[in-house]
Amino acid sequence: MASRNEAKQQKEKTSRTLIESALELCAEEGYASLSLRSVARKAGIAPTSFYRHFREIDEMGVAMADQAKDMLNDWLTTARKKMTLPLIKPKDTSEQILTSIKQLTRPFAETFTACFNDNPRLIHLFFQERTGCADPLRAAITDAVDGLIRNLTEILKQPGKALPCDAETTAMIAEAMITLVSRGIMESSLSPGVQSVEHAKRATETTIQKLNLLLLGALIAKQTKQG
Amino acid sequence: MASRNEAKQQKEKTSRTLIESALELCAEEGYASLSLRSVARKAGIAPTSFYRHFREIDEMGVAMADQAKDMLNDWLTTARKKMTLPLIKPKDTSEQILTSIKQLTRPFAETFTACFNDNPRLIHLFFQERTGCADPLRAAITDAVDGLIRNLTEILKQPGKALPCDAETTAMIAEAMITLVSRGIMESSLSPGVQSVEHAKRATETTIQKLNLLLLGALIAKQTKQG
DNA sequence: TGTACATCAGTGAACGCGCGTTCACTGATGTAC
DNA sequence: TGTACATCAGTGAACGCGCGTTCACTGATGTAC
Repeated sequence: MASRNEAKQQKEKTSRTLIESALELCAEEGYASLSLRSVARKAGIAPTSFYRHFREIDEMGVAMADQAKDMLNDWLTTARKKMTLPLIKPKDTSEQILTSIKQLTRPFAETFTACFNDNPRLIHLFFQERTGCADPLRAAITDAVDGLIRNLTEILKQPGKALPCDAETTAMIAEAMITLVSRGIMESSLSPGVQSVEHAKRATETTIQKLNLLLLGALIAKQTKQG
Repeated sequence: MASRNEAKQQKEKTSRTLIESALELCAEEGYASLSLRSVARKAGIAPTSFYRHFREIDEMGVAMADQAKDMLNDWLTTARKKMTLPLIKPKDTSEQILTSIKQLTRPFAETFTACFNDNPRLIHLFFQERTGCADPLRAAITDAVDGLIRNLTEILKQPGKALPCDAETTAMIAEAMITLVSRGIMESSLSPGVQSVEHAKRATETTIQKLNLLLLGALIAKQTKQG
């Protein structure tokens, strides 16, 4: 009985090795260049053994996307805890508003950076591979990104202390925030060779600035409408 | 002699057919899935004839990227002519600032949309295929995007009437603008089947709103610093 | 004007290779009695 | 306890296929004399 469990654990381990190998190959050559044989080779198993784990390469792709999805939702949960949501009063000056905003944007971007550093390949797959992959994978990624945006929208809508915008505007801001943070952080890892710590830090700071301006604009626009 | 020219023109035409075929296949399956044979097949020539035009598939890829680059630079030139740059005075209210901004963001986004509609596949290649392609192509795309951002930065810096921000901030804003407009407009074409005209229009409007908030934030932040 | 040669886009046969997939097999483990 | 059977991750041989690439060729066109 114990050994039966061990066997199951062994299978799980091989599956994880396959996914890990696939992510490495993805980072080198892109998802579309993956082959069943190359993944199996990298994982150290026979090509035919692949079928004991996945019916086809894209089934593994969906598993990878699911893993990325979980990671990103964890990110947002972590970020949420650290983010202080701006409580804006109608008469706040723009400096006061900006100060509030920074307590939201910095944890947001820094947690994403940390998450990206923990597993760059997984996040890369997620935000870069929406082309050149089969429909199910593309659908999985699109769904997950939409979910992420919806979660962020909910966070921003927290009653009484969040963005005082209507639902549609809040969703739009959430979308822009996800776009800016994902492109901003990932961009820094695409550039040629020079991937210093300095470089990554600068990318985070630049991203935070972009988010600051976006949110400042949103709050000022709202304040204007109200006032 | 006349026939000699005709022959050259014929060759040029075949090259263009090859690129056109490649772009179609790219849109369906992604750049990494291109094969010399599939491109030749679609173009209606023998696989071996491909070598009369390009030494390898990636040489054609670079040609495609160059074409996209030209198109995008044309876009920015066209957009520039239509964009009225905001002339902000220190005492302008945020409504006044927003009104000025809209005369910049709308032409910017609408011209991009028009450009995208004219040749979606070319722009798709450009903003979506930075992974899963060989180094020279990736380098070509990165260079071209950087150039685009630099051009936009120059536009925004036009003395006396443009964004009154320092060079670094302006470059950051230009980068965010390119990110938001490219992702925003392209996103609408990635979603499942339902690519109605309505959908595309909404994407443009949403993108314009995002740009408005970003620029409003930038100008308010600057105004605050100055005032 | 006629003849011999050069150029070059496009061709079809042929090659070796990595691919996805099938199949019958192994050997470790668990189960029934 | 021993024996017969079931399960199942992993295997290696074999298949047919599309791929990139080579090669010698064709046939239209231009050039030299």
